[in-house]
Amino acid sequence: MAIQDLNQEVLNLVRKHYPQIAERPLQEEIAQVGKIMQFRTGEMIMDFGTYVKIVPLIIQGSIKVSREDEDGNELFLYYLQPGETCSMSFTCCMMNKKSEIRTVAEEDTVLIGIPTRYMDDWMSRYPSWKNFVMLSYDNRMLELIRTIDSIAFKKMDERLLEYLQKKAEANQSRTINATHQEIAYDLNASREAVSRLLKQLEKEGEVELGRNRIELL
Amino acid sequence: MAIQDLNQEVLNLVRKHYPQIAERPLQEEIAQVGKIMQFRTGEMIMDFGTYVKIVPLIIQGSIKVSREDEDGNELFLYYLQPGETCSMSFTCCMMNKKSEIRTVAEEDTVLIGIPTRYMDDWMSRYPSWKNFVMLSYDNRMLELIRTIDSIAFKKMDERLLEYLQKKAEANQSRTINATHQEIAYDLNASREAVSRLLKQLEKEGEVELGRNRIELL
DNA sequence: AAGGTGCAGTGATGAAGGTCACAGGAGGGG
DNA sequence: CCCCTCCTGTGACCTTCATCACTGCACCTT
Repeated sequence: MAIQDLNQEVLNLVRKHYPQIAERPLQEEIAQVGKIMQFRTGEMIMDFGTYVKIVPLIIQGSIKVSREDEDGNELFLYYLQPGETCSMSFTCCMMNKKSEIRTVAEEDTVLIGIPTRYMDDWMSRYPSWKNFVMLSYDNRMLELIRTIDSIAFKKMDERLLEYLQKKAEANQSRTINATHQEIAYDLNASREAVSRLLKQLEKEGEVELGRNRIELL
Repeated sequence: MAIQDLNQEVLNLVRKHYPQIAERPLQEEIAQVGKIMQFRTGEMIMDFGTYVKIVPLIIQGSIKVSREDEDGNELFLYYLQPGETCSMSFTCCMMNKKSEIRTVAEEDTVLIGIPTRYMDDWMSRYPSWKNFVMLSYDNRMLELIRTIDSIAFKKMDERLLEYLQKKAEANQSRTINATHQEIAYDLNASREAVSRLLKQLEKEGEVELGRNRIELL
């Protein structure tokens, strides 16, 4: 492939945000086939049942991953951050399966989209890509197990606090902009329960409440 | 490596139970380094916090995978069946991490244990091994998501029925031998709740109850 | 300024399931 | 056969959280 097909911007982004992707030829291949994509806060990137055509390398922002049951009940799973990728994409695309999850931009997000057809080949040819993929799978599994721990073993107040902390981290800000109803959806709880628990947390000095706003202390 | 190092029994087992592991040289490498291991019903194969030294290819029986929190509350996650492997093992060993899960033989179980040091190399050299590993990760992720669905969205009666069905499938028998207390542990529920729900299921004609025994109808 | 809309707070009530207490039956060992 | 232990069944009560109903406030629109 001619050198002018290589996107210098993508190359720089990969080098900066993905130091573990070490092989130069791999970096260059990514720069040749990767496309920079941008999503605004709240924009849906992928929904349940859609086919995945790209694997995302997240550069900036963060992505909320969630799950929904047949009755429309929703449950937040985890955030993807810069330097991470979506493990679900790998096999989704490698086996042409529909997505099991929904991903929505939590903030304005920039990512490099890599067409899925390269995945397989790179896994065999580039050890650092293989490691990256495996590590990513492992992190996601761990995250899912943590989620299971939360739901199975913890009560709503603890889950709520954890949720707020993760959300604050994903947004890199102690201030969370969300309504109680939105939080309730993510935790698969009722709005009233969330309101009451938040008031409780406020009394305990953990948070400060405002309209559409929660300050972590 | 000399041909006499090749364990013919292992070779045959791999060919029979893992047709997707297609490359002959890979089959032979497995036969050279894999060890047949046996576990009795109830025997613990791996506990939380232990280091994993082998990747198991399950040949016969089934393995129960579960999770425990710091207070000793337990939660059943899923069963591993012949033809499957433990995804947790891959990265656990590749990154020398402690196990996050506990595995116990649900029935008398036979598996081929492969020392973890070969994993990485085989991933690059054998496409069918790479596919096997990826597929295995994907299946486990799906299973974890199903578990999350169950805990988050379903009530105890539904979870109990699902659990009984999975357990019957793992044991290849409509009759389940377990006390209500054991089931309660697996579902992170109270023994009394399980007893009452089982009675309910009996009234509805779903099961027949005996001492240490539940018959699925 | 007036009214509308969406968000937050709160009480009442009920269902699911945990906890405690105890009874009764099955089965095994001496 | 008797006793002991383990398993199961059941009633009473409590906590957590969902649901319903309603209030009041903040902010926006006109």
